[in-house]
Amino acid sequence: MSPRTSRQNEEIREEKTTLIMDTALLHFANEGYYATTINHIAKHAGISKGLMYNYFDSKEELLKAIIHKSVAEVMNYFDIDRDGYLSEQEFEFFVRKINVMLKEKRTFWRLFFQLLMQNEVREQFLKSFTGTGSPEHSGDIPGMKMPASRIMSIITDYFIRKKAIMGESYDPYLELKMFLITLKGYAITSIYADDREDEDNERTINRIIELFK
Amino acid sequence: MSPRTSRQNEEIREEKTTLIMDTALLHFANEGYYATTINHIAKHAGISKGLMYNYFDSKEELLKAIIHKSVAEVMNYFDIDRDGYLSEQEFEFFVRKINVMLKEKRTFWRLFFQLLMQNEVREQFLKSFTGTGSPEHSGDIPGMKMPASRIMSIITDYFIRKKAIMGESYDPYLELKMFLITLKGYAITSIYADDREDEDNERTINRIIELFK
Amino acid sequence: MSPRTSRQNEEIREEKTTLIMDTALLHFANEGYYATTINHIAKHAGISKGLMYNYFDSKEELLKAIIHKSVAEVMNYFDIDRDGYLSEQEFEFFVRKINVMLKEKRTFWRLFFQLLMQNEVREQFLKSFTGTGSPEHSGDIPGMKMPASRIMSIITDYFIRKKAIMGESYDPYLELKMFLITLKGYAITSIYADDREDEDNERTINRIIELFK
Amino acid sequence: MSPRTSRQNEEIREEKTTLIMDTALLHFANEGYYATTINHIAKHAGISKGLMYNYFDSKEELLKAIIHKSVAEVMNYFDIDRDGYLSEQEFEFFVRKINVMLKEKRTFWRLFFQLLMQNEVREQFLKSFTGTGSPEHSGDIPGMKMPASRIMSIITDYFIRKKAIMGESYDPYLELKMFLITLKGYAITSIYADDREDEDNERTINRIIELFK
DNA sequence: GATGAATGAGTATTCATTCAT
DNA sequence: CATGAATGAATACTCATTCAT
Repeated sequence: MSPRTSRQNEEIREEKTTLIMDTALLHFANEGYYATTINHIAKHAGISKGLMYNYFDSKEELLKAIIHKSVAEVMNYFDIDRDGYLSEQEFEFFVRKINVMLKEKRTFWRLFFQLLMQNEVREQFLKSFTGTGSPEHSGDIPGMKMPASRIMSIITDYFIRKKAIMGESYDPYLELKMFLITLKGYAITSIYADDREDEDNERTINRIIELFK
Repeated sequence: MSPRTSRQNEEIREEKTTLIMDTALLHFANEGYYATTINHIAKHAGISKGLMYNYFDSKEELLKAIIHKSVAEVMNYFDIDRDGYLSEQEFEFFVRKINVMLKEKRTFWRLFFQLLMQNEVREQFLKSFTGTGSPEHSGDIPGMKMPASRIMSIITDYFIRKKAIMGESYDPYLELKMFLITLKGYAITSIYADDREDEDNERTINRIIELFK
Repeated sequence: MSPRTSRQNEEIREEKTTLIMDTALLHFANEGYYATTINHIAKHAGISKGLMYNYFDSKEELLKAIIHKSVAEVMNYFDIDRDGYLSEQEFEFFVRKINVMLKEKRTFWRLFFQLLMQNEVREQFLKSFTGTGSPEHSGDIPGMKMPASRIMSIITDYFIRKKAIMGESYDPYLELKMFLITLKGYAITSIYADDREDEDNERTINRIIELFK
Repeated sequence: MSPRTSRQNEEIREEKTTLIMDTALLHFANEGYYATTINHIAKHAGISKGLMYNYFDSKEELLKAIIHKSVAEVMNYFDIDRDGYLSEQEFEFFVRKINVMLKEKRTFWRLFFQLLMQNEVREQFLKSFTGTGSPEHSGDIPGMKMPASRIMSIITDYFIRKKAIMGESYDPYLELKMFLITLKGYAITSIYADDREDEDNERTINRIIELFK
């Protein structure tokens, strides 16, 4: 009889927001952002079109919210130790983490690469990921443990330190680039692969670690 | 003012077809297939909307034609010797060819990866590339010197042969996979990179050859 | 915590009804009826959307209620003596009353003229004001001291009587029309003017009285 | 067989533009801007919705175009002699011109007053009329013989000059204000009046001239 | 072959209104 | 009495496609 408590409403909002974002992410990722209509999302989420607009101002805002949230989640996979020093063991751990993250956030990564392939969104997107944008739209995402730029810096240090061990002929920046290229290649391969190739991926990851550790 | 001969008409058709496809490719690649309107293409090509429909049945057919043609062109980069045997020297040559091809067909590759990131087009696309589709839409593209599947088979042979040299511990299929991953990673890195990074790319290519030759 | 008495409920209803109507009037008048959303009103009134529908059946009913109430209030400014005879002094008083009323009910008058400018509402509106409509939507507004038609009739008489003084050349109906035109013009000028022009308005009113008394 | 000449296309565009603007003006004026849907306009103009968007970027742009054009047309009624001096005879002529203009552009004036009654559009509108806006959106409308501000200035001069004749007690600014008020009142009265009241209007205009000449 | 005016199905978005709590 | 989540009909707008010239 009495109206819902604001606590209850908060829960409903939370739940619906998640539902809408998850449904949208799934379809954006698989059918493409443009090819996915609001109608489609609403139908699959089991809600009305109007409700979506109660939670998100526009289709684009919905996309941004999804990216924002996913980026934050993805970043939280990397909780490398705070001293900024990456040991060999931690490096291996880091690469394995990426593999786990690619599998678990596979849908998001499909969307990510899809958007990355369109100039329009490309730049703005990279900013929000690496945190080099304007203060307003900074990459400082609430709840994100570590910005991408910080991670990059730690990895770079790792390769530079390796030079001491590997000798003069070792080019840390080239190796870093090779490492990143390999990771990208692995990423777009694995996020579109069948699940049964899992075992295969395991061996690939081992080889990557072997090559760059 | 005699009417055009059919010869002249043929030339006009050829010329206009190319103009439209080139313009469309440019904008599809940079702004995205969905974001590019027929109007936009026509305006930039300096022709009327109607004319486009004289040459292509629909926007999708235009896309298909572009892909078809580009795939054929890309394939013609690889004129590996006909005996199907790939020597070490030829392997190196092959990798360098890929680099050249990525640079020269950069626009197409942007479009290629863009489409690849959308499930909708993904499968159909891969078929036309590898030639495992239906007879109608087969990968047999007129004028294509060598289908992708043939190339893949030759490369696979190359890695298998290497096992004899490298010993038991060498896993040719894993190495093949690593090679493909690295190429993909290199591809999406280089097609979006600034032109001035060219020198950098050269060294990366050298390192790739070093790793997999 | 005993339940509210019906007396208390009545007070709440009264209070909320007024709050909603006042808020709505303000925004209808300033931003326009169509441009003002129920959400907007509710937010500014500090209540929920649902509550509005507890008191008014629809947005249109809310508008009607506002008009009804405002018309009644406006009419009560005119408590010209009951004998229906308007002396010169009373005429002057009447015009000054109008000026006061325009200032005090400025918001309503903005809404009034806004609606008047749209045919859709025009006719129905005029009826409710002058009381020439159907019995249901008659101009008989409860609590209204004097219908507009009665006022008009008294004013008309005033001008007709002036003919005796002014001579044959005096056309009472023309003068009446001029008087009404001037009032209208003054009204739409003053309700949109800055407050600081008050003094200016005073002199204008004096001149109007001078012209038509 | 051959495509339309650009001359022919120009004619078609001109014709359709006019058709759309006229139809829209009619419905905007009578049913109100918000209450008039694009669908409604298209249906009454006998064209498709899409075509409207070929000529106007949006509903609002259509409105602006209508206002722009109408303001220019209205201003061209006033071609007071170029020396900026208004004789008594010219003053009379000017007032009669206004009457003609109100009758002939009645539909526009209904729209004009409708928009004027909404704060939102009010200010921007006044600017475009009086030419006191920013340089970009100035009131300088191509083809307009005389800006409103110029007319106002000439009228003001007229009243100031009258002081010499009428003596010290004559307040030119008050009289100017009274004149403007009367015109406004006459305008909103006549543009909503039945056509048969024409004769009546004639006498009203005569009286206005008599009062202010 | 070439043009661009015209169409209409489809899409994002708004907002009054309902209703479970 | 009071709330605000939820609905869906209506609306502005887009864009591939057609077709008369």
